[in-house]
Amino acid sequence: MTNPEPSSDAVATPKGGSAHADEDIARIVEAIVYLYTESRRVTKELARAFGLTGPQVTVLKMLEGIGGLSLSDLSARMSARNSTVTGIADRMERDGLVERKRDEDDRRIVRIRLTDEGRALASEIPVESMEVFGAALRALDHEERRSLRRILRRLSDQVAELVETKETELRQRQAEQGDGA
Amino acid sequence: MTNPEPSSDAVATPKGGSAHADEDIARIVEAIVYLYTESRRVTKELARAFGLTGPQVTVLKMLEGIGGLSLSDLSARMSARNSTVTGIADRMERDGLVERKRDEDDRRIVRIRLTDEGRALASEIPVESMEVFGAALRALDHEERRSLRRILRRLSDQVAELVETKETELRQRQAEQGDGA
DNA sequence: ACGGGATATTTCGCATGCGAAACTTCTCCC
DNA sequence: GGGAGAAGTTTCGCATGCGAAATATCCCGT
Repeated sequence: MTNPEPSSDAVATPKGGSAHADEDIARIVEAIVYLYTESRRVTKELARAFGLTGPQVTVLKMLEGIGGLSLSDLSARMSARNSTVTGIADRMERDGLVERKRDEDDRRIVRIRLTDEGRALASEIPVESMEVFGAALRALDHEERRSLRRILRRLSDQVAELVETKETELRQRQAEQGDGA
Repeated sequence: MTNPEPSSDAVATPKGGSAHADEDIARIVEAIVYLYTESRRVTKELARAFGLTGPQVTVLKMLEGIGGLSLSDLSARMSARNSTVTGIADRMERDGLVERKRDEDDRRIVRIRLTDEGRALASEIPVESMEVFGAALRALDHEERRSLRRILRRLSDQVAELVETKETELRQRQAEQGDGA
């Protein structure tokens, strides 16, 4: 995999980025993709023993921990979009695991909570989402975990900021469009 | 994640299962999911400006860097399954970006490489996959990146080992089935 | 040479996952 | 209080993403 010269016309070395740093970055990105993908796959496979999919386990465990959640809150906690979670909730409702209920105060909101059957199943399931990854993390010593958590926290903040900026720009461009035209 | 067990306090469990560690682990998993998901989303959006999807950019950039790859090699490098990449290659072939060619020596293998059009498009595209995440990583200092890379490397090895073990068990169980039954 | 197992790819059905548009309900401002 | 716009959810069409089964090819022992 040691590629000395990756296509020079790409974003090879932007600013102060030494080839050194780029190499580190490439490996880190690779590792993140690998860890996420592989963990997801294993979770999915474990879930299958209970007749569930990966995301369904995530929802079950999330609703077990907290009482009920609006569809939007659930989406946000899962890092997924509403339109995605609607489908997951549909299938879980079909299977009798969760139920939808309109909020009385604000009838736009849909509250989702476990049925008795869903709660029973949730208590049987030993795995959390991303179980393998969690197991690997337990093998790290205290200091490394601390360090990792701190660095990832900074990265998350950074990414959130970049996304925020991008969305703001987008919104402004849309406002200009709707205004000037 | 909110352990149902009543306050077992921060009693240091021998196996490293203190509430302290669990909290760290939960946050780390959260962060990984967030970073992966959000980066993927941004890449997809950037790709759209070129009439491409996220994975298509990944394939384009991968084939640009290396000459041609078998479908299996491509899958492995993308952390995806063959059946997934078959579909991606289908659509890229339909759009004239890549072409398939049977290997002459081993006719089971399908070599995939860029067409002229694909190569031209690849050279126009400034983004790598997971671009935002890469940008965030550049904001870290050298030491942190080094540390992160080292820890993720260990985690990847750990996960790979767990997966390997699991697959071996599965294979043995299958062998017993086919044999002893 | 030939037959069974191994390897590479594709096909099929299903579950995400997403953005854009449609709907419903709420809110705020005149 | 009424209408414009915001907020929450769903619908729709499309692209992953996967496992299991089907196909095609190779390889190895006899």
